[in-house]
Amino acid sequence: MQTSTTEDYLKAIFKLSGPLKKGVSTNAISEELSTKASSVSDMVKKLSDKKLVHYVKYQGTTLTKEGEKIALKVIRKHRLWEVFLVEKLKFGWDEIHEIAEQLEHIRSPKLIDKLDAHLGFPKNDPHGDPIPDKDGLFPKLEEFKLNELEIGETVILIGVSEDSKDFLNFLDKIGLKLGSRIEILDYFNFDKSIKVKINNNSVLTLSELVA
Amino acid sequence: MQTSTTEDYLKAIFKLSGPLKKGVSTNAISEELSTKASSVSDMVKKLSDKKLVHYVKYQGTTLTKEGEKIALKVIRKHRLWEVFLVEKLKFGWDEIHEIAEQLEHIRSPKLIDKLDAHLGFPKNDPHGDPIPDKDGLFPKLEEFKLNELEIGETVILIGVSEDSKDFLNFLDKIGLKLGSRIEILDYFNFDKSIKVKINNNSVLTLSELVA
DNA sequence: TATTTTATTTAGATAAGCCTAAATTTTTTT
DNA sequence: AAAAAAATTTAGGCTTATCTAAATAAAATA
Repeated sequence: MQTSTTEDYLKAIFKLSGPLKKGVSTNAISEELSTKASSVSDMVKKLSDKKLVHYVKYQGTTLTKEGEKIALKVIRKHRLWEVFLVEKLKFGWDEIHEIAEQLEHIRSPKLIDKLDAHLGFPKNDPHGDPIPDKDGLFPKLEEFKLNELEIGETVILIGVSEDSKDFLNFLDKIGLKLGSRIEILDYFNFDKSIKVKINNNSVLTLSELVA
Repeated sequence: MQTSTTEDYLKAIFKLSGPLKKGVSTNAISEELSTKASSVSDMVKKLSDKKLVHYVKYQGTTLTKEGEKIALKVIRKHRLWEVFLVEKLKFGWDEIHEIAEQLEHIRSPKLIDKLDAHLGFPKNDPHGDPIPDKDGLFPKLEEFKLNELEIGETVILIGVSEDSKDFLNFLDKIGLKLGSRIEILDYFNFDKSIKVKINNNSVLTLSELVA
């Protein structure tokens, strides 16, 4: 069980990693959390011991799968509470962050599921940011399934709607990574497969990929 | 600004003090909070430095006005959140305590007032316990105003529905303290004053006193 | 490339709260 | 009142998360 400080660090690192999951600098974290860089150095070392981040001295920090899982849970809680504050308690959208910052650390899986239900399973928070679901997945912009794009369009992969190991391994094998450029070359209607150019290779894929 | 541990201590001391505000033993606190007596000794010393409790070595601990104020705020928050959990999130009344134990430490006066309004200003929590109002006053059993008691009855004063300095000073002057026995001797209908015997003196008072 | 600047890490402290073990005080029992 | 038991406090440590100051590494600049 993590402390709320641990949660704050993981959330900050998640946020700073961006969609391409780049390594995050010590300074960036210290600024995000309003602490000193030396405190961050200490802390990421501890998080690393707990296998919540990958950390190599002088190079950045990234979340492990486990670390990201926790970060997403915290973000889910934060955003659900924000919805609650605005929808139910009639707060202005500008005064909820600080309170949600506290509420996000309340520990009770049952609570958050019931809150989710009470709010009608919202997909976005009052700022419009997507709310990760129970499994840490963001509700994906369905309009952006690859097979709904036009021939000739190019997109950058910033996430996928599946994260089964098999699927991720598959993506890896064909050279598709977060941040890869995908250009739609052609559709084959008979089996709904798509011909795409990845950075500078060519392959066949199917649905369920998202931009 | 107090830590949540401080709030836990103050709440425990409030609870253990009982209606007559008796001094609380170190052991009692350690049991209530599942800590060791030595930790409590340490802590009450610190609380005493912060003027939140009166503490004399080897004698008990009592809350100062300020300490009690904080304790009542925490209790108010705890109970309002309990109402929320049961009424809005449909929790069973037996599973809410642990969660409310966390929620009670959320800091935001505006939040708790809005929650109160959202819940329709409940007077009692799901266990039936009274919810202190914004000013730390318990909703008093109005039936127990002194002028509604029978002649000859005797009650023990465990709280008052007013806590203005003037009023409290007045009570003090006539020798009325928490825990005092009050015997109703007579009513004077013409000005609605009441003749009462306090412990063993006699005076005239008016309404707004509670048992 | 050498030097300066910036980023990061290490070392040594601090404050909160907690613990165990030992000392002390209070209370109870004989 | 003296001895035994119970309650409480003190002493010395530990952990978490923080800080400042100093050291070191990396990046930027001349």
